[in-house]
Amino acid sequence: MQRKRVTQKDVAAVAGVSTATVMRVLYEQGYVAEETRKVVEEAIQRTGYHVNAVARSLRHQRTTSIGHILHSLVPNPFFAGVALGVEEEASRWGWKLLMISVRDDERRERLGVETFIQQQVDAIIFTTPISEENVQVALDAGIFVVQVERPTTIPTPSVIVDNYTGAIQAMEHLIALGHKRIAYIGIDPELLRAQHHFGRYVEEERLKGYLDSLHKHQIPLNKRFLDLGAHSSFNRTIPLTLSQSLRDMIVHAERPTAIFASTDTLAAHVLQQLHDYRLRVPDDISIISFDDTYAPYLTPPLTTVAQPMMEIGKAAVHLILDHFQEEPSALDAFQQKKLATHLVVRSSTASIL
Amino acid sequence: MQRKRVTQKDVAAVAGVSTATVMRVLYEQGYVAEETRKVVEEAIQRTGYHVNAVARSLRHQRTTSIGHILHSLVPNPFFAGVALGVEEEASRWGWKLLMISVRDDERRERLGVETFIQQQVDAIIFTTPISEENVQVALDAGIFVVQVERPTTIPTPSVIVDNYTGAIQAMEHLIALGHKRIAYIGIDPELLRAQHHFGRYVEEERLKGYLDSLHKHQIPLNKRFLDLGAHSSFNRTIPLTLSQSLRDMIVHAERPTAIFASTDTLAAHVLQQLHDYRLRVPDDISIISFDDTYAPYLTPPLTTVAQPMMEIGKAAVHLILDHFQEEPSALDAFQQKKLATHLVVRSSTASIL
DNA sequence: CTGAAAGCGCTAACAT
DNA sequence: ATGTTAGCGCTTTCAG
Repeated sequence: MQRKRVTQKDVAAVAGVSTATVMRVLYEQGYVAEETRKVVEEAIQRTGYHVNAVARSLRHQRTTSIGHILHSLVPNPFFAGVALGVEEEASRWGWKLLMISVRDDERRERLGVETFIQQQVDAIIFTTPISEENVQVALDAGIFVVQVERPTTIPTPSVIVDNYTGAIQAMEHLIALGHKRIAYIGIDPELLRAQHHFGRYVEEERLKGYLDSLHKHQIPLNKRFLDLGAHSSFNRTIPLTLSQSLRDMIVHAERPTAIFASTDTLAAHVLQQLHDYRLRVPDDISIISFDDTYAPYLTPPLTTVAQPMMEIGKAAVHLILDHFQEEPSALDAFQQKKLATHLVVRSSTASIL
Repeated sequence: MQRKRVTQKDVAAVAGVSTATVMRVLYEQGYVAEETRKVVEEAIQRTGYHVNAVARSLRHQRTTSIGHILHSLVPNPFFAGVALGVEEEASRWGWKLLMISVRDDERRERLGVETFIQQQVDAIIFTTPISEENVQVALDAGIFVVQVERPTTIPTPSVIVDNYTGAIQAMEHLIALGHKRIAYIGIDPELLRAQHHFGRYVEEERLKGYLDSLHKHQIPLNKRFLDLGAHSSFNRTIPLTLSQSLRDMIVHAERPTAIFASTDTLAAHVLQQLHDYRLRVPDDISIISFDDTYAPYLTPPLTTVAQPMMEIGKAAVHLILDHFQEEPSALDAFQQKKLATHLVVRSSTASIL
């Protein structure tokens, strides 16, 4: 267990050459006599030398590292999925990854940005930015920024998911199965708008997909089948509002034959409630949801619109990689990648008969 | 958007002082005339200066950063939980966090260690080390190492969970409810031993808790009630072996009144199977599990032995913090923190009557 | 084919 | 109260 860090200079001394020669061996460039190469390689082995990336970064004025700012790894597996995608793709290309979770807190997000600036990261990924100002701070420090899923009005490269089409996919599936009385349980976009003052709203697009599908198939909207609660995706508590409005739907003579829940988490709660009401899924009522996080583990396994979580992370990294490529490829500007969802059919949806 | 990075020297130039004075202002130490302080602070503002942590680290020979090597953020939420604990505690104390996921692959783990050595991290956390050699490599580079949950035979500070007592808690709960015919569904420790050649085995301890509880309460072990399959915690596929052996238990005249599943994931699969057999939980059969990851989302919400995932991560960080504290406190050596589980009672277990 | 030396930005000991 | 300077480890001309 060697306490002292061994440097290039040490290697050079042991090999009896200069550091310049050690470099040439390390990066296999320039002329080095076969003889000297041997000696140097041996010295590297013997001393157990590792390049010092800190010194290297200082010299290069490049750290080859990405800072990832996200909300929280739990309980919403969406973030863990994206984080994993970012991590895998970054390390695949030799980039280092710094990560920080901010739990929907603007001040913590700021702290994260400041930390990353000091760390001299080459790029920052906001997996859902919270404050426009913070994005601007990163930009002002000359850092390349990628915004994921809910970009601010500040134009930067970004990655988003096509939630609208995803919702259509869910509806088409239900309608193809003969369902007409389809309920929607989601989060009220108005409420979100009150909290966040910019950008697009995932929930809004899913809702719109629901509404437009009904319209397209000439199914009149039944207000009783619409539950837009204050359900948060950031905590585990079963929203009381859900049990309330769900009961209203259920006890009514003309109850829905299918429910479209806007997230897996919500669907999980719905499943629990239906169980209490002794309603069987999908025999008595079909359920479809969005995300594909908890879906495969539930009973019955849920038919759901899967989000490409890993792909989101990877796409974000690729935007960065592209930017730092030798040929800046001009098209750089404000690339926005829109990723598609796909329907995963499991056992929670059935034909109406 | 300023392209060029501004340095201390720039600030000094703008303020018309030396960098030493800028330093004194930055760190509020030493004498600085009130007048000059003002001027310097203004210059910092105006130029938008941020300290360069890379240069700082090089100078200090300390990066104040932790490298976290874990298996994978998904699908097992255990890792996400630990990772979050590590992240939160690290950033709470001003430490940077590098993270890398290795998917149970020894070579990737090695790569991670090498990367972290080059990055000059001050400490590495292995959330479940894979190879002893890799741990040794980190140690040889003079890095402080913390091993989590499944320490190798190489003695370093570590954090583990008291799985044995956790299993006892589960069993005591079931037995108190009057259950005697209790089945156990878990992973075969022998199989794990074939893959990993060191350390303790989480599954073994849980199994032992089950066995010892039976013994203590003088309940004879029924081999038919023991299912030790090759179920992996790293993938989502429902193990065929599970459905097979579970059916054997269920169809038999004398079936278990309760099942203890060694992980939430396994329990989720069991729930799906029981549903197919039209068995109601907990009316026909009780289920208890271990982890508290998926448990609250399932139907019915599972009674489970919760692992303190966040605490594990935080404890690991504290071991590091303690070590780097001014007063080395002697007791440093090979601290091992053992964390307790706690029983969370929900709706999947009922009295036998 | 190999070596000497400057400098990335910050810090701290030493001057003044 | 403020300034000068050496050097952390690595990279890259430029000489030889």
